[in-house]
Amino acid sequence: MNRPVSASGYPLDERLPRYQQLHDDLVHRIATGEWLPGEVIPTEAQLSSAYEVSTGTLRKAVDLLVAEGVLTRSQGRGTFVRRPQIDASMLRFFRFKSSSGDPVLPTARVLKREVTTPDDEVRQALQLGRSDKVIRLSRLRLMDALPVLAEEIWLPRARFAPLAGLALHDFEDLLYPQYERLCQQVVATARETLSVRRADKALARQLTMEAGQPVIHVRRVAFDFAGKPVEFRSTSGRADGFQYEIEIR
Amino acid sequence: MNRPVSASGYPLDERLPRYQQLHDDLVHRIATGEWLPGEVIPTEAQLSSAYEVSTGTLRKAVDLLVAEGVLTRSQGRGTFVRRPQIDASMLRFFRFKSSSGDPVLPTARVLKREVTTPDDEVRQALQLGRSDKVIRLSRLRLMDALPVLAEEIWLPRARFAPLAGLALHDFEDLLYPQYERLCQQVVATARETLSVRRADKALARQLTMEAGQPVIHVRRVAFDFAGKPVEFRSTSGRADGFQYEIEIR
DNA sequence: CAGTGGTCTAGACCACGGT
DNA sequence: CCGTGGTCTAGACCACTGC
Repeated sequence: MNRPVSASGYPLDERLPRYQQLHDDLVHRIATGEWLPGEVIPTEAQLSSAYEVSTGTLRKAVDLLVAEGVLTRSQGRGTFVRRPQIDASMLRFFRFKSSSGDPVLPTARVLKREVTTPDDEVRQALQLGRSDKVIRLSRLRLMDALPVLAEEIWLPRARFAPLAGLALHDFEDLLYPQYERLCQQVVATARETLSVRRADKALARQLTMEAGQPVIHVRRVAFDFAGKPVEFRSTSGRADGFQYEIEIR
Repeated sequence: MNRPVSASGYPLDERLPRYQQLHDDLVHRIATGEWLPGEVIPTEAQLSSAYEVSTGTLRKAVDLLVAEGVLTRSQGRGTFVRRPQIDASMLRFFRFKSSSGDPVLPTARVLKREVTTPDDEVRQALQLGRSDKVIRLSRLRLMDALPVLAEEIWLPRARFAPLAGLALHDFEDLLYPQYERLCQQVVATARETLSVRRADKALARQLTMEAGQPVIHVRRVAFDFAGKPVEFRSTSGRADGFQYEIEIR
């Protein structure tokens, strides 16, 4: 048999395995917002009959998406679009402990916002044209009222217009849920590059440290489900708070 | 049906799914050296009939092992025990470029070797008793004859006795293949913790840098297929050569 | 209780590698 | 050419969730 495997009209490569075509079609349906993060998708029985494949083949496609972190399964309840938790990912690099000792999310304060033309690095990372504008945020993240991270954030104005008029004190501790609510922009994945830099005077003042001391710098490009870049972010934190654990094979 | 699923006499938890029992039994057979790294394991047909499960169930167990990096499959050839390449993993953290520009493995030189009693941190990491001795190596890794990494390595003497008598210039650039050849010790996985430190005088001299400047420190505990710790390693490199990229979801 | 995902079967045919 | 893993089917029964 050789039937098309698209429920969304999205063009698929017929030479690919069926489970791969299913995977791609499901990604497309998530990327276009047919199922939003947190929602259940149709049952395995419904999907396999709609796509005219066996349950085993459908399972393989869903297995792939679960492995990629796009879906989660819950026996007896259903399969859900996962809501990524990338915003809090700095916790992976820095051990923030509150005065009580247990790990807590730092609070955030937006210090500055402007609409400008980005430099080459940001423009390329966000795949913008020469004339496209960005919203730039300067943001400080604090633990027990002490500054621990300094962030610069660039957002394409075309996608994030509602943020250009938002009062600075209405920006929340976690921005990504706010992106989703106010701008319908969902961050699905991100690529981060770590390096060690030295604090210049301005950064040292922000982080209440000496200029010239080492800081960990994280350069992040965040992407939506369709793989399009959504946000460029530059974060710096004191190197003495840095600790990262990794398992390798 | 309810048949036992062990081809190795290894005790298995019958309440677990069959594919999980298969997975555990296969891990055990690899851990005991029944199939060595690089070797091909029996075909799917042979294994599924030996274990009295369907090919689908066996495939799921093998899929797990492939995802864990223990096995690799090659269509038309067979399924192989993967030879882990952990020794070269520092390439993930430091961008070593030779004078020609392309990335190259640094060379290595063992500066010192002694048999001693380890401190608490090493003893706990290697799960040794109070009276157990270790072989300690001090090692420098060089790129174009320039030192880039300084390493301290601790090995349980009981497992690595042949290295206690090896001439220092006979230690090779990559130690793990040598562990396997001379001591029958295979490193399968490792856990690494990164942090930023300051170079003390001795380290600064080794790495030809100024004391007090930042270095990236990597603490590694390496494990065999059975999950037993095999090696403790402490590596330091100049922070300005550090760059690490990570994809998050 | 009904409905969900989780596990498992006993095959089939295909694509690739090496002879 | 044969043997390998790769894909796929059309079911079955189980374990868990929530009404």
